Amino acid sequence: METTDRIITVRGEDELVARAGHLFASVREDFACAARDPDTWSQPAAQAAVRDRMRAAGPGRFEVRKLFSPSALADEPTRAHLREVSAAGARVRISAAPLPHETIVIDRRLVILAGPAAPAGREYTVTSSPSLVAGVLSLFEAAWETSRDFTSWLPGDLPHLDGDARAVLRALASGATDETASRRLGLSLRTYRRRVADLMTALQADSRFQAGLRAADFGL
Amino acid sequence: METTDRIITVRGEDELVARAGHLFASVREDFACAARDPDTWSQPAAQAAVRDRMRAAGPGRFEVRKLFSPSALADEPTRAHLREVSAAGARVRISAAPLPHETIVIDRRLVILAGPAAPAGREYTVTSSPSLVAGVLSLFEAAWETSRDFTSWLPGDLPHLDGDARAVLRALASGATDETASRRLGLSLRTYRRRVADLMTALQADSRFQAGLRAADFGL
DNA sequence: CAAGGTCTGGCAGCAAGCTGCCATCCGGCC
DNA sequence: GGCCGGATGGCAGCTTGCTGCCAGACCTTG
Repeated sequence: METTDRIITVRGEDELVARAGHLFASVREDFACAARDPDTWSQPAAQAAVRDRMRAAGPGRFEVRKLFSPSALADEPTRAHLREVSAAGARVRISAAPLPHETIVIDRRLVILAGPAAPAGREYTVTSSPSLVAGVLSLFEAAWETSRDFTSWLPGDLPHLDGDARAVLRALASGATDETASRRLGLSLRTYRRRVADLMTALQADSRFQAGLRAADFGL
Repeated sequence: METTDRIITVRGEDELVARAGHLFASVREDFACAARDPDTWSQPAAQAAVRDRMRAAGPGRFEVRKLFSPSALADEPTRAHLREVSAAGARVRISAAPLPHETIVIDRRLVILAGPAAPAGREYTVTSSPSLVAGVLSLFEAAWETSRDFTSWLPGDLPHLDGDARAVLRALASGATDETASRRLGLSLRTYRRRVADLMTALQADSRFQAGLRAADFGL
């Protein structure tokens, strides 16, 4: 047996809305979206449609998931937007890897893919081919599961760590005792421990174990 | 502008080989593959084709990436297969999330998606639509980047952690002191510390900080 | 029942970590 | 010069973590 499915490619948001706008309004229970940052998908009409649906269905019955690149945390307005979306009931996560191409999966049965921005307008591809949708969704789930909630990225402890703190971090990571580490760094035991205490304060950790966890979270 | 691309759906491996077998032989520089485990993709002919191409192109010029679910590490024969593939020059990573649907991307221009096994034979979808390929590849990259090399899963520290050890881990992660934690878990101080010591041995950590790092590496 | 094993908890002692206090040193600044 | 704030290091004392040793509880095996 062999069958052929059709996939539709349109150029520009206007055309997408004209051609597939009704699909957004048809969302029933699941809306999954992966993109570099919220700005790449302005589409106010579609956003409103999804939001309405979310309110109408009530919590738990309608699931909205949004996956972004770390660049979505770059500026405050975008962060505020994420908080807003999150407060509205959507789950927002950040993937460590870039997501150059926008992907939307609706109700596990429809996929919309967006290419990079182009002068003639962005290219959008829409398909409902079951195996394509299943394959894309499978990869989306994999990327989703290995990403973390955007709130866990926000505290922003990492930038405050200077080279000195990094050295202490490395010493701690090596598993050396304070005495060994302090000698290696050319510090007195007292000062080294002061540094460790400072580091733990910065990491908001109550124990060294917890500090290790946090440090790993922030990428060692 | 609106265009329609064709995607081809076939049922069963035989039909896939007949219809798209030549595509495997056409691999030039990049072969990316995501699957639950190596067994789901037997296809000896295709594997051989890729292997030949890998040898012919030489190292660095031809990239093979394979992404599997943790279930690929479940039994020793499969692990041995991973080591073999890895030794042949392919990069093998394990994603924390399940990958129920097989995905293959060839030379960043061709996508093959496989559905779940079915009595009538598995369904395969082949497409070369640029935006579809780009979208799938984008998600693949995201899943790939957030996954780790399979060798880092092999030491097998994770499986040895029973529910008891998990509880200790959580207590440590909470930042509580040993006394608080032991009371919370209904253990004596002595036993709790024994558990912590066992955990650190299992994690091959010399300090609690290091144990925290390792624990985070293995996914808390 | 006895003998052996494993798991547990208490005790003790040591090692490691944590911190307050103070003396010191090294800038900048009036 | 004198003064000051900040960083450093030594000291002391406390808390916490770590482990060896032994005793008891429990289970399995003979």
